[in-house]
Amino acid sequence: MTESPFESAGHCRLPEDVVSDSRAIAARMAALSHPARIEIIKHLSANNSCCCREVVDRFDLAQSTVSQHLKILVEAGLVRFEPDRQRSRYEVDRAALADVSASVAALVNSCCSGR
Amino acid sequence: MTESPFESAGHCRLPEDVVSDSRAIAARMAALSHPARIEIIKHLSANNSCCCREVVDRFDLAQSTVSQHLKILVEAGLVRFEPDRQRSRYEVDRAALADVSASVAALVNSCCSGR
DNA sequence: CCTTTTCATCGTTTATCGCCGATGGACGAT
DNA sequence: ATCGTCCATCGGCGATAAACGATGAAAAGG
Repeated sequence: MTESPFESAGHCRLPEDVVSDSRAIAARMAALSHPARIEIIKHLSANNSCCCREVVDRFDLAQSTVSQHLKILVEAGLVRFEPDRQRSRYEVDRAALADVSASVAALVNSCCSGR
Repeated sequence: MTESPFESAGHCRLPEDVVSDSRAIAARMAALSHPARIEIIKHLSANNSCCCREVVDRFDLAQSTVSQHLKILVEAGLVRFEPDRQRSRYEVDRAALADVSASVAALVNSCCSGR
């Protein structure tokens, strides 16, 4: 079963809202915890938006792999997706990215002030 | 074999230093991309330092699991470890944490200024 | 209509994660 | 010396992640 104690309430001795907060942060961190996805983010933002093919051409990754990474970034809310003819337009959501940055900063701050 | 294109040089069409930069960020993000580890970080910093047992008592996780999480945090350079008699003292490295925050902020900034 | 391009998705394989119980080492106390 | 406590590590197990090739749908071009 495995069922992590942090997956659902009741398995942890902490208030649920605190934990769910950590879960939310962790989820977005997870999306950024792969070098390919960080590079993709940079590439997307350098150009203003890219289709999948452009990313594939730039990195030595199979098209299916790139598509997967893009999907993960979209699901994490860090990248916006818009179908454009037979292409797909992927665009960095700068606000969401800034939000992640703010979350990390908040965590760091809470750690420096004794929570 | 699997061997990610980002694991070693030559598999990627990008300058190695750039990629290794992304790898470094990704590694630290990975350490923070688990709710338990975020909670542990908070707990460590709320108290000034903890031994493993204190963390175990606080969360519903087996001692071996907590020890594992702590090890991951130490290896990521986010937590300092110091053996203290038969106990272990774990302490948040606030500078390292601030560094992570800065890295993320830099990534976000580079994305906002067109890299 | 047929071909090419672009892309998402499926299925597979391999590696890694997350969790646990068990084991054993190192101390401290009795 | 023996016991209890604290801890790191090992082995195992199920779940998840990461990579790929193959397939098929949707457009665009011939």
